[in-house]
Amino acid sequence: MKTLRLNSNDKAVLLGSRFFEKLSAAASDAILEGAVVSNHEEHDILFHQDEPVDSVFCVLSGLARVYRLGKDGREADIAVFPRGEIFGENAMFLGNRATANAQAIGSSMIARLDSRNLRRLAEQHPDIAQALMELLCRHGQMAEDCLAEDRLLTAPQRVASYILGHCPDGSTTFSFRLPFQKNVLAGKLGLAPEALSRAFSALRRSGVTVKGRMIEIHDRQALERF
Amino acid sequence: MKTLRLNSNDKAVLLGSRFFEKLSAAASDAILEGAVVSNHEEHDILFHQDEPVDSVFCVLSGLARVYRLGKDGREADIAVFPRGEIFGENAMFLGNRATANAQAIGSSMIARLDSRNLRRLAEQHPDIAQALMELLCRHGQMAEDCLAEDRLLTAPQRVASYILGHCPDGSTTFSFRLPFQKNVLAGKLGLAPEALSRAFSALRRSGVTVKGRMIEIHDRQALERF
DNA sequence: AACGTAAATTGACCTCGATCAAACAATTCC
DNA sequence: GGAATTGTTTGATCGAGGTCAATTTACGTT
Repeated sequence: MKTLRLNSNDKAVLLGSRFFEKLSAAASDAILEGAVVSNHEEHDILFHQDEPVDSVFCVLSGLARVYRLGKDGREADIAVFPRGEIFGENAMFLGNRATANAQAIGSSMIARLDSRNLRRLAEQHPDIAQALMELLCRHGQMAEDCLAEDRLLTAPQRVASYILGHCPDGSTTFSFRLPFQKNVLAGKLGLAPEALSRAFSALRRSGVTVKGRMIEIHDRQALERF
Repeated sequence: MKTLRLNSNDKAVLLGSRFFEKLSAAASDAILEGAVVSNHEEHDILFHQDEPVDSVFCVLSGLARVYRLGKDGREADIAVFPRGEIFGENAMFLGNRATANAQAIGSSMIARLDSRNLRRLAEQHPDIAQALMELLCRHGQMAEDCLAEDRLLTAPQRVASYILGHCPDGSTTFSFRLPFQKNVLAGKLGLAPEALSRAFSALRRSGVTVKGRMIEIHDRQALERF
């Protein structure tokens, strides 16, 4: 598969991401030194669990899914990353071995940053180390949030929580478009697609309208109470 | 509640922990500057979700449990930390607000390290930053492991996995003592105590003997297959 | 050792969500 | 535009695990 250097558009996506926002231009440039971009089709594997990985990844367009495989071949999503999100940084601290699989969802552009370079830079520049710590912390939090939701909430409650996460605080009524297919959302929430579908229809009774990928909320409080 | 300075024994536990193992004595001393110790009884709250926290914690003896509360008052364990483990470091990177609750399990001694001090030191000393990154990464991994197990394994399989995690690689037969009560293990595995009990009795058919807190494995492969 | 309390087990029941199958909707591709 | 493919919904069934209640076991205390 072909890899290219970053063009200016790719660079703009990276620099606009959460990870780079507090870093100086010089620091960012140093991190992006030697970065490459590749195009992927649906289901292309980015890395395999337990195999060596010497990059940190960033979604430039499309989506990436990080998941684990069970003995029986079933898959469990750990996280889904949209454009601008960095992932795969864990391997950097664990002997450059991936602890999960990652694949592209839909056709996606993925940047690879050299993890050895990044580590070296983190040693020299406290602000880069700081940015890395914040990244690790956010990702840890994401996993903890998922774990807590899985253990505390029913399927409709998890869906309600997901919707509320996209709804600005003030508004009672609100609508947005799902950033991916429903089967992806189902995986992210730890549900079978059928269960997600049923959860949506349970929420219909609480003022949630679903038409294709469009979600409308008519009564925020009702959702919060759910 | 009374807090004391570290005595030499406390210090030995801290320095023997994973976090400090690669750090120089000077670095460790700097981190422990101003650290205090407190004694806690069963169920003492160490910190509350969403409240300010300006320490990083370390278990000197006993156990600490980190958990989230559901709207209905139900609790979901995020992690259980034994002696020598550091926790509560997430708040350091999230505006000094706890993202979960923590309490002592049984009577425990807990050290508090000043997180502002630790942050400042991490800026100055790359090896301390490195140790922090590894800590964050391990904790993130723990949460991801839990999430994947919850989603991929049944109760007996999770228990089998827990047991195998305590069994050295070579041996077919093996025994060990649970480091805490079964209801704690149940919580850690995301199970009701009854479900843990039934899981143990299901494993009995695969060569696992349970007597009080003692666990005996007679056939490692059978467990792995489960 | 015996008591009292807390923990663990067992049984009965029930709910939630997985799975399978089929109908239906929405795409992509000629 | 229509066929073919893929995604989504719905229905029916089933099993895992939660909950409640009743015992039984283990443990700390005197």
